[in-house]
Amino acid sequence: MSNKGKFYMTTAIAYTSGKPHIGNTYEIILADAIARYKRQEGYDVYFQTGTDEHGQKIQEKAEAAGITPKEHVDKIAGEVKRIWDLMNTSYDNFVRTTDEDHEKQVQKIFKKLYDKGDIYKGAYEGLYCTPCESFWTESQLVDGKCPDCGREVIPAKEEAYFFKMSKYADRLIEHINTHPEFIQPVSRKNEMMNNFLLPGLQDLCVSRTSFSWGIPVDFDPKHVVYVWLDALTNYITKIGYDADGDNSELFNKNWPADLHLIGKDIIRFHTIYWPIFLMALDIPLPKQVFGHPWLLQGNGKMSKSKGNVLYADELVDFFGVDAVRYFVLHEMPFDNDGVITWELMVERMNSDLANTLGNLVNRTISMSNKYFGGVVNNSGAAEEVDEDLKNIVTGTVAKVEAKMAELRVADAMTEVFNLFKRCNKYIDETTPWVLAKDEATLPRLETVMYNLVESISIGATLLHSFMPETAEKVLAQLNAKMVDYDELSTFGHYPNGSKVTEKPEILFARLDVEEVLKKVEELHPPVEEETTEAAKEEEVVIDIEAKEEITFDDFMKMQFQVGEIIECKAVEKSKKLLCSQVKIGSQVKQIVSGIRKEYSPEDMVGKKVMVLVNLKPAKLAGVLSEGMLLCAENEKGELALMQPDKDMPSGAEIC
RNA sequence: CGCGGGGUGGAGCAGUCUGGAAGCUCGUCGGGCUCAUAACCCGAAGGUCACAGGUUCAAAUCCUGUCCCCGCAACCA
Repeated sequence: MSNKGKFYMTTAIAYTSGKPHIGNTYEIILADAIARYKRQEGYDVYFQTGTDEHGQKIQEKAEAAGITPKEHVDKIAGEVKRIWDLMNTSYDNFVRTTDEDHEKQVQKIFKKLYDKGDIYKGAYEGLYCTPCESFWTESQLVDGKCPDCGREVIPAKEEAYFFKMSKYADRLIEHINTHPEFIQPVSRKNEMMNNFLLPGLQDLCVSRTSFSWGIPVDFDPKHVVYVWLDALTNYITKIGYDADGDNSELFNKNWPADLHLIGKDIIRFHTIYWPIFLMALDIPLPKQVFGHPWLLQGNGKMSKSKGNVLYADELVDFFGVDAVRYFVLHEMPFDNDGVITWELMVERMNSDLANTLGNLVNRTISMSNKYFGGVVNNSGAAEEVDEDLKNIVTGTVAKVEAKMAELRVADAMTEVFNLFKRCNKYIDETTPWVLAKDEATLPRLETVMYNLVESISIGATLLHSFMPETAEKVLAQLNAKMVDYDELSTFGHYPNGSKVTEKPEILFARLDVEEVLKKVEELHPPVEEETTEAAKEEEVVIDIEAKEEITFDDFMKMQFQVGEIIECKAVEKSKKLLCSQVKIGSQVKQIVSGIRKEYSPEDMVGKKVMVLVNLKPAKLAGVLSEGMLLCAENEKGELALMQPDKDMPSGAEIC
């Protein structure tokens, strides 16, 4: 195998706010397929992944759970790593942004950029509402007052560090224009150019004082380094970059990265901010950033109450690691979102894995045993019909290589399966069971069997990057070895006289969709029923998370009254909001509610509803709301207004 | 007029950049075969390529307009 040089690739680091679901897991599988393939091709691959562990959200999550942020991220990072390992991903380095060496380098980088003048201390300027601890812009104010509480605001500043993005913008535009391969897929390039670069870059705020769970700015410790400078830099710090120039050998060898594999939502940060940070540090830019699409749930949004959140480990329980790998790789097109459901999963499992591949291996080995006691021998009795098989088989590597060069992993895998399909066809063309009946055609039968075993060996070798365990199982059953990558375009590596396994093991068992769905339902009893008339008759209950106990005094703080809706209209620029004028006693309050899906403005007028009156006013979609209309919400998020059982006068207290 | 993605036979998608006979997988129907996991192989039916205009010898593809769906953002007080 020829050495093609180094290949450094990374995934985005997973944010440790919660357990990663199958959508998050997709990225590491995709990355792993690419990494394994590159290794097979002869590259010296370094593959890095990890977790992003700082930020306000994590601090809040930990507080809510009553543990320290560190305890929280330790737990989640462990979970992430467990799932990555479960998926049999071959990363070389699992990094955490709470690693000491990373934190130290981030501080040094921050200082370096500050000394250089690219980071400067500035301030958020705005109008500040002291009780609300919030900044507002002129346009957000309501009658010149705080839109949250209606009180006076004062001009104020809060200091923060900013990065001078604009300084490097021209250089970046030049780079992107002269390196068309830099942003992939190319359709994203224009988006970045037109929306961000060409209109002019804003300086980026790179520190925060509003929370403390982050890397402190060492020369100004009330600030913590804000996310992007913290997270993105893992790509260099964790291979040994040193801001003082004492770089490790690993860094010198591997940087610049050959591929950053990320989700399409963070392309902007990887193709604009990250390159600019690197320019400021005076180190080369990564060669390519690929923003992959998302894997979405079939039945609308993933939701815990619907019981349709899919996790990798659960899918693995049902289908096995390689089936899950196959599915996510296969269903994910190049630049469109893919869909995953239990039904689709079963379909792929049955048709591609059980029928095409599993059955092919099984029937080949069975015949080999039946006719020749498992011994595979090429007697040289070739026929015309063999040529097409051989051409397809030996031509597959070139096709796979071309697809993989474009990172079209799904298409590459399809090429491998075309090889297996061709083998199934070959069996029908040559009808081994007929050849077996006549002594005279046994030599021909030997060659047919040899061709099949050899073809499957080549196919399994090519499959290895995508489904490593399966490939190994197939090869083991055939008693074959991985074919050297450079030999994949030639035929006839299988040693004559080798013996296949006596009893082939079923690689993928066919599954029944109904049974799977039934088991899934047992696992996740659906909280939701169909909204058919019949289903409505049945009692559907909903359990929500219990809130902490309150005292009667707490309750008495809330003022509920009956309000009559005297006017109502839809809020412009919003899909969900209705703005109602509600008469409560002798006063009229304006209340905005997100119930447009269930109620039209005409429906609303004249209704007497339950109102939480003394709620702090707030602005929604730019419209002031001075209270809340109370609704019941079902598991689908559908709302029903609460109304008194008997007619009550407007303003009547609800107690 | 916040940003973006999408609408192609029953289902899921490719093809759209770089116009040139509408393709893939699954499902359905018919046939073949029996080595094999009711698998495998062959054939067929099924599409006004969301709609309406336009450019062109030629449009799923380019241009203009319209409708619908879905994310994100806003936010559901």
